[in-house]
Amino acid sequence: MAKPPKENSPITEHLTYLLAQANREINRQLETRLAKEGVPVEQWRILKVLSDGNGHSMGELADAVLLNHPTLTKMIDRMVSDALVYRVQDPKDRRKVLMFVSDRGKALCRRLNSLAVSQEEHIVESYGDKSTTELKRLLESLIGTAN
Amino acid sequence: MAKPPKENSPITEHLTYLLAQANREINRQLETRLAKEGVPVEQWRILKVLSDGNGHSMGELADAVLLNHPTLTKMIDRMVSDALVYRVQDPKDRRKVLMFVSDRGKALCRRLNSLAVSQEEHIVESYGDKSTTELKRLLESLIGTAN
DNA sequence: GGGAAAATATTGAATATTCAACAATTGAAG
DNA sequence: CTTCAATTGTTGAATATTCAATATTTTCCC
Repeated sequence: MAKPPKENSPITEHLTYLLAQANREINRQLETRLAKEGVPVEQWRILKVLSDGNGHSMGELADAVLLNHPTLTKMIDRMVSDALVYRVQDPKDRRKVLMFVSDRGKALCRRLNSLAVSQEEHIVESYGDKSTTELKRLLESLIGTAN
Repeated sequence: MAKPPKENSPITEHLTYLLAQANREINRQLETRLAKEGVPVEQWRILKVLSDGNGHSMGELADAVLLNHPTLTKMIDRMVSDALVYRVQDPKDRRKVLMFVSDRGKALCRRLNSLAVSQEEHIVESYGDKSTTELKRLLESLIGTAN
């Protein structure tokens, strides 16, 4: 089994393709579950990151939830309209805006967490305990490596 | 090490998040390389799938390159303008359109393949032969499982 | 065979994302 | 201290994606 694909290898042998495909499928599954609450996956990520109760700047948050800055700004606008989160100017550095979850957001986040955990339990069930753990380990390591 | 995350686990322990993050990083890397040819990753995928010389219908192609149908249609429009691919009505089933690569597209595809392979070689180098192979195996298996 | 239902691809409007420019604040250098 | 560069977040225009509706062809069933 040759490790890096040859130039004429099918695309399905490329790591980048396998990652994209797996991500697409798992993300779709989750999307379907979260649809019960009418919330996109990214909003779950945002709520979850903010759930530590500390204020997070927009930059921090954008990195954490894997969104570009302008995309995040506009999504946060919507979430503020829905009273899920709110902005506070950072007193230490007035360029920054600190984001917080509202009580409503916390309640929603709990329901979403439950849906997300149940999805992952379902994956573990059919894919296996061992494979899941090992896959997570390898992904973490890849992320650290890619840098 | 608990296998499925608890409801209050950080998002970084969710498989869905690790996949999204890894995919994002690797995809960015590739994007940067392919930028040398001014081509988005999806177009490389399209060219590569069509490189087997057989005609592929739009539906087939959309599945293979992980794009929704209307998105693919519009991207193909652009590639036809650039004379990289062309459409032929399927004589067996006139609802279908068969896509083919042009010579120009083939030449571009070769250059893109070289860039993509070099990226993956670079990953293997820093991430390790063993990890890469194992990660690919696990991803393939997950994809089969997720269904 | 004839007509309804399914499959395939495209279109146009609605929505979302991205890029580049901007405004505000802070940090740093002279 | 003052000016210039860097950081942070937002905005608006350009671009891309998605959803729903459409047109065309085929398949199914009576």
